[in-house]
Amino acid sequence: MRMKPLTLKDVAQHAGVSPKTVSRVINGEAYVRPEVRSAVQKVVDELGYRPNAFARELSSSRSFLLGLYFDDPASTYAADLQRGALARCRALGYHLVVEQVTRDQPDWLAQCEASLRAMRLGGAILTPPLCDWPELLDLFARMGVAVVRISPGDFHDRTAAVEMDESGAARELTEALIALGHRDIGFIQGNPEHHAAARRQEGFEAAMAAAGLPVRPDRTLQGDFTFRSGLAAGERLLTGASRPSAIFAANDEMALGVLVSAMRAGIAVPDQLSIAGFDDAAIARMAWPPLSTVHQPHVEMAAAAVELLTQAPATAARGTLLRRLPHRLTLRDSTGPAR
Amino acid sequence: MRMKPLTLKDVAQHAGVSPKTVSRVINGEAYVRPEVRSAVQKVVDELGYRPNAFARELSSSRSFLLGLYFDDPASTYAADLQRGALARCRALGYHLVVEQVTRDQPDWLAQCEASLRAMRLGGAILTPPLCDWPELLDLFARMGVAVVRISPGDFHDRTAAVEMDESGAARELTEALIALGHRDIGFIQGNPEHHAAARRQEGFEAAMAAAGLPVRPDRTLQGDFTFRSGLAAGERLLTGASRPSAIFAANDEMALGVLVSAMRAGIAVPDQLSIAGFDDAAIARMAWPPLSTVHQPHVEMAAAAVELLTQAPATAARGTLLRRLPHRLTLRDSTGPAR
DNA sequence: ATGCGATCTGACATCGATGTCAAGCACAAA
DNA sequence: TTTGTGCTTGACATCGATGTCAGATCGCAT
Repeated sequence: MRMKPLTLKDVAQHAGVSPKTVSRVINGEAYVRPEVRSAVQKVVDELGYRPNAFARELSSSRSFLLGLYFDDPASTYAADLQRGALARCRALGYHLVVEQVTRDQPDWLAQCEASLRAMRLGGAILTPPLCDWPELLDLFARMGVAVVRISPGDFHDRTAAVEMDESGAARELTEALIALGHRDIGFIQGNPEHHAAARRQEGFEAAMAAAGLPVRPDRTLQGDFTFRSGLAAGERLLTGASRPSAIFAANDEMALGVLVSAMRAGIAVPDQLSIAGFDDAAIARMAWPPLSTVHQPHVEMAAAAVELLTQAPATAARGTLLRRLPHRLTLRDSTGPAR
Repeated sequence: MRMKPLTLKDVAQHAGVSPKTVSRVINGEAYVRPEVRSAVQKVVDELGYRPNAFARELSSSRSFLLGLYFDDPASTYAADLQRGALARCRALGYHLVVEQVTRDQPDWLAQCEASLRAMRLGGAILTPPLCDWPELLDLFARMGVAVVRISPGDFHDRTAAVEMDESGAARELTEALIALGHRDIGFIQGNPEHHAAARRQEGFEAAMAAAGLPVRPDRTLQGDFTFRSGLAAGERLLTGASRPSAIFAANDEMALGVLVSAMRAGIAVPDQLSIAGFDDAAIARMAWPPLSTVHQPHVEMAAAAVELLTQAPATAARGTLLRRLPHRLTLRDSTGPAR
């Protein structure tokens, strides 16, 4: 027994006013007599009426749907971002549509455009690395969809953004390692497609330079933010004639790879080798020893993005907003004094 | 410069036919002359026209939006399910709306209902544990929204479902441990809210019984699928006067907890202790040693769920469909011969 | 008493698609 | 020639809301 949907008209009849007046009450518009307003509101509450979002979108061309765009929804930070966005959406009465965009097909942009045209969004949250694809930014601009980007690299004037101090955080973490007595520190770079990778490396190198320590090219290896790449880099760093006393990987997954490679090589962590990551993903606490890292406020960042989209979409579209959220150094047991 | 949206009418004018005829072509309806059909199709392709999904939904009350309902979107299996659903939706031209439902507020059901009323879904995928909440199933039935459940426990006649052989898989894994010579095997139970937890325990106990091995109550500990609970259970199992030679945790996160507790206690894995999990989450490969587990086809299960919803929604609503997908025993290095 | 602006209210058109239905047409059977 | 049948097409109403606009009501200054 399906319920037949409740419409504005039904409410209007119960309240003895016109549908338009009910619409005014629903949307909190001016020019409704207080008595009428509260009477209508009462009927709305009693009947549990909820306006049909599709009809609303059609007639007013505003939308209650936000898009969350990912390159890879299985990445460790994706889950946290989604959680934050979801919670905020729920609270604000919005809904979250998740979209995955990859550039592995030649017509990826056309597909995106088709999807956007079929379903107008009230706003979109773009995560790395696709927040830095200029064609995608152009597309959203063309379609008139407000965008907030998470940790973007370039084009800061084009859209609103939420970020943290990647380079400062990497610097702090490096300083903490140096304070523990480490002078020979390896660094594993992140996926160069992610703008954050370069920022973190800058922070690392700044701290090293400030301490008068050399950044040795043979101690800097290219990774791509995956566990596998961390494992490979760890093996190379740890099997040479000499090895660093600490390794800073640009994210937690790679740090875990280093950790496993150390285990395999019989190198004790942190006694013989300190390992640090970045992100404070859930897995950082599930390792042994638990990973020292930088806590990145992913949940809060996504929540802030939703707020920017829902509360100041016009401003967001103009791209004048930048929100920077605080990080937190989180030292656990994978780092210790230099041997 | 925003693009003005392209409508049916525009296409109709270009093609020199009525909007209705274009609609027929778009929807592949009968009774259009082949020449007209291909001519219209050509205009559609040239202009890159995509029908507005909201208008479509409004007039035809069918919907291109599928809901993916989670209790906790940060759980390890959530990401895999979402990935599978997302890929399939993309291929079929549907969109995925993610919703989180928890029972921690008294009006959770009313909130769900409001949200469903505002946005009619073309179907919903319910994941554990909320796939077994009868009030929620009632709600979807009342709203006339087709549902496919992932690994449900009860009410198999109420909706379509996708599952795997939880108990058989647990049995196989246990048999593998027994074949390695283990006779004293600890078991860590999953969150009792998840139906799968009990199935896995059944499989474990069946294998033990078939091998004539006792299931000792002091070797069976309650967990809740979290890393922390696995850690606590591991500590209790490993610090007693005697300890099992193998531990089977009902999911990977708990198995990782056991692994860490073994590391802390200086117990070598797998030489002195074998550890097995369940799910084959991404983290199973990021541990050291990598975790023996059961590969659960989450991606395929979610894809199957989308197919059921989009291709046979009526059947799905009647609840006659059950799709069972194959699992795969995945033995890695955390298990070895009994000492 | 009259005029005027500010405050209310509802009739009606509109958003972009699909459902319904009747009309037009071709062709076969009567 | 007439009738019937099936194919093809478009006019029009409809889905459920909001935008527009004109009309009604009220208080207040003239």
